[in-house]
Amino acid sequence: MSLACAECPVRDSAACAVLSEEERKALASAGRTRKLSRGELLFAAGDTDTACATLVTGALKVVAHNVDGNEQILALIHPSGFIGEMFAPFAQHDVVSLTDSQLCTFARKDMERAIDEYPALARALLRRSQEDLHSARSMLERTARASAESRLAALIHDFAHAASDSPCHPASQFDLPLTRGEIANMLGLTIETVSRKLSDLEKMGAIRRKGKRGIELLDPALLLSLSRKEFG
Amino acid sequence: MSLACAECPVRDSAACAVLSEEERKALASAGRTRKLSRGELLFAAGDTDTACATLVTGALKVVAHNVDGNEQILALIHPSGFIGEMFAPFAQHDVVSLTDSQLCTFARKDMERAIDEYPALARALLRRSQEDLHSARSMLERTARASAESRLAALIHDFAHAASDSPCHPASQFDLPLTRGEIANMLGLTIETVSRKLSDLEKMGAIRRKGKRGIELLDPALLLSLSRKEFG
DNA sequence: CGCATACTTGACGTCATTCAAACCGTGTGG
DNA sequence: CCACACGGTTTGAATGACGTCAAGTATGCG
Repeated sequence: MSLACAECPVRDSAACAVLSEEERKALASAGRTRKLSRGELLFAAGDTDTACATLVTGALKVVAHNVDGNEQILALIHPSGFIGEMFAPFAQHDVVSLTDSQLCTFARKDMERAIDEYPALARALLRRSQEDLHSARSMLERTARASAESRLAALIHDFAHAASDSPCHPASQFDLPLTRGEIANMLGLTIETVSRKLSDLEKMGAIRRKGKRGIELLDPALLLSLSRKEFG
Repeated sequence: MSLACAECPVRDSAACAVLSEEERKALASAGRTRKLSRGELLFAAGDTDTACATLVTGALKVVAHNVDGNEQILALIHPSGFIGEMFAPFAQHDVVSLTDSQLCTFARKDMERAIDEYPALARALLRRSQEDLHSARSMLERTARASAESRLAALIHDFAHAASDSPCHPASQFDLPLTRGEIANMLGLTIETVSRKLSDLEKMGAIRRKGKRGIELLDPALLLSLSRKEFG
């Protein structure tokens, strides 16, 4: 299926938004849309000649597996996000769909050609890559020293903002996009600890759980202050 | 002081290596060299209009500070590494010199102009940025779940490789570029734990300590296997 | 209805932090 | 030259957080 940029929901926010109408058309002719359902694998670690892609709808996770078969979520990709190895000879991590998702994929060499041809695109990708770097580093900052409670509080806080329409206020009610197991993998904790700390946050009055996935934000300020606390 | 690319030790490995002789000369005319001594601050978090730079000799650390004044090392920069915010309105983290260092600095707008003018440079920076992303993610992978012992073993293993002339064999003897406190900050541990685990590694026969900073690698294979172990 | 999957909760053990004290190499002043 | 203080480091003992193991509770699906 070829691309239909005209109706693309991320046409103004994805990397390709910096292209002129003609340039976009040229790039689009090299791309293909792809749909993934929950749990489906987009790239596998070790794949050679991986493609790259812009996420249009849904959500992806970037996952590392260590020797024990344990998995660790390294990043989440949201719509308009770009994913793919442009330089390494093979993919380093698995990329898996968290929900039903829709993407525009490009062969690596087509994208390389586009980068050389359109300087603005290279800039846009560089910018995105640096943003990814920042978010990886803030995750690092969080996981390195923070207590289980802070990590979880911070994650819920982030999700509340991501789920909100307005960029500055958190949504007061939303569904967690991840299972307990995925949250645990993301924060470097166990399922049991995540569950326990969720109970604690509820007891403290910061949140209320609504079913398995639903979260109601009762005291965002408390949540924020908890997210800054370290050990002790 | 203006740049002397001819004698630059990283002229073939830094981002500017992709430029032609003329292009390099043009970029060089916009750059300045700068020397830092140990502990000196290159950029501070919150700085607006930060410059960017290529590290020529020495080493830098990228540091985040949390509310309690605790610091966390997010990344190390080695010679030929590139550092600087090209897009964010202000710097997110402090950048501090670990040893006496030498850099080529560029005003942000000069670098932006160069990116637009030389597509190869944009590609080179994109590549570097993705490498930084990978190293941030592998640090994440490490700090999230690994025991103190594994983290330390992995770090020593990395330093042994970084200190080696050949890229595939570790140096059998080298100096740690960081103090115990910096190691602790980097791994999300305390000074005491780092010290204890160094003792343990020595007791096990993986390494031998030579003075405060010196490390002799007795059993690289053991070290590597320890670096893969998790809790339990 | 029965089974599977996800989640919650409790008891217990392990590991890293915390607090405290001692150690070592270096530089300073008597 | 020695005493002394100082920063970086090592080591010990006690506390507490999180993991492990295990049992129990939804929720959904065939």
